[in-house]
Amino acid sequence: MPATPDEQLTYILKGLAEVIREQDLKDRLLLRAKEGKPLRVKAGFDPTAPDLHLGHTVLLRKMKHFQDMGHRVIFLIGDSTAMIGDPTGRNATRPPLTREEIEANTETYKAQVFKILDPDKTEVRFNSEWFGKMGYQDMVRLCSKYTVARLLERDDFAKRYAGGIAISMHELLYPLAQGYDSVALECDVEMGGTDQKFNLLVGRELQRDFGHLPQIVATTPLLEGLDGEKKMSKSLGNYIGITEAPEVMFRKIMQISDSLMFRYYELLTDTTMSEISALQERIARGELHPMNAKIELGKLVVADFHSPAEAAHAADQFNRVVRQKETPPDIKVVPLPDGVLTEHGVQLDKLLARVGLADSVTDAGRKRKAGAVEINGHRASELIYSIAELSELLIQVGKNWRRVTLA
RNA sequence: GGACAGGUGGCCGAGCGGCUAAUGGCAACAGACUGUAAAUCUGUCGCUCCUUGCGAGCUACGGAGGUUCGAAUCCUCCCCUGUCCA
Repeated sequence: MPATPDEQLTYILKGLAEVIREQDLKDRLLLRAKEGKPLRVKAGFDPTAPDLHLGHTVLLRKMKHFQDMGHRVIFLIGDSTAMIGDPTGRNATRPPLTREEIEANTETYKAQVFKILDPDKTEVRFNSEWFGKMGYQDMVRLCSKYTVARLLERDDFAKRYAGGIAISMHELLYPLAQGYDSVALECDVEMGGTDQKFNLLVGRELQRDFGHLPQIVATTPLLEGLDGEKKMSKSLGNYIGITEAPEVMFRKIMQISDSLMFRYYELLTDTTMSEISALQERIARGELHPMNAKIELGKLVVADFHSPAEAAHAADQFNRVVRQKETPPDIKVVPLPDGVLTEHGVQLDKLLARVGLADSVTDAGRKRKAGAVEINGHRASELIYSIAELSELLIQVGKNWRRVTLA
């Protein structure tokens, strides 16, 4: 439903952290509408980490909104820039990925992003298309278009430089390369998280330099991770992956704090701001238990990536397993490993380590002595566990379970 | 090329010849509490073995050698990082 440029602007601005510049976006919408062309909206992704989490979906959802307005989204896979990786302090050069790895990762990406994006309005591109052909002289020419001082304005670089922390040359290339992507793709808009602002702005400069119209920069807020403090990221482990099982997703949503819940409502669902404040009021008045609001959130999110039926099932299972402490239905069944049987029973520490309930035998001993081990419903703190007359051991350590069959 | 300062466990950061598997913080894991949570409190937090003990052995403080009864701590060379000077 191609709306008027003004209507489009309103729809697009909702939920964006910042647009540079709003007037430019308005002008560009008008210009392309006049030409009868869709806007080209790009966002880049690193091919080494094809596991998307909810943090990425804030951006993807927004890209989808551009598609809803009839525009074209470019999903750029930075296969060349992957050698650098967006500088965040580590300065290792990563080995280039092989063609096979890139293709495998691309497929994984597609399977994930098309849960949100419309494949018909999406172009999947690789920056090796242009960087692969670039020679030394081209690279030098590109470098001549930006100054060291300007690169050092980047907050991350500035801090490291001031703090005496290493910055390798190739890291400085990353913003330039990302900016050049926009030149090569002739982007009207580039999107990214607020942490990408610097890189996105470099694109504007380079485009101007190459005689193109500078892109509009649109940033989305960074989603806080499950801890509610740091941004959601895989390496911090505070994430919810979009391919995770319904039950896992649901459980993780239930883990977030009550205040974070509203942020998630805002950034991860289509619930409007007024609906969200209504929820907050009802909770404040005691009409709605926060837990129930969170259960609703969990269902909404799970339904987005799975189905409403699976979401309901996940909620139900959560209620039974976690709240009523029933035994989970899908416990991993493993046979008794070799070498853990003694004449009086099984050597628990080894067993726990072998079946993956502890990191090591030493770790298993610690957990056992700390009272974290439960077998067939009873705490087990002794080293040797007698298995006379038993056909299986139902073992729980924290939130992990194993069913060990005794042959 | 020269002068100086550094490189410690997942991360930050103490230690500067034995009492050090190495203080402390963060993260993580388990227990208690709860709404399932958050917050809080408690405990744990290199690996292996066994007779599970304030047990034994192994591995660990950038790398390789050396001094010493004994080194994360001293010496030599090398690698890496930063600062200043050229």
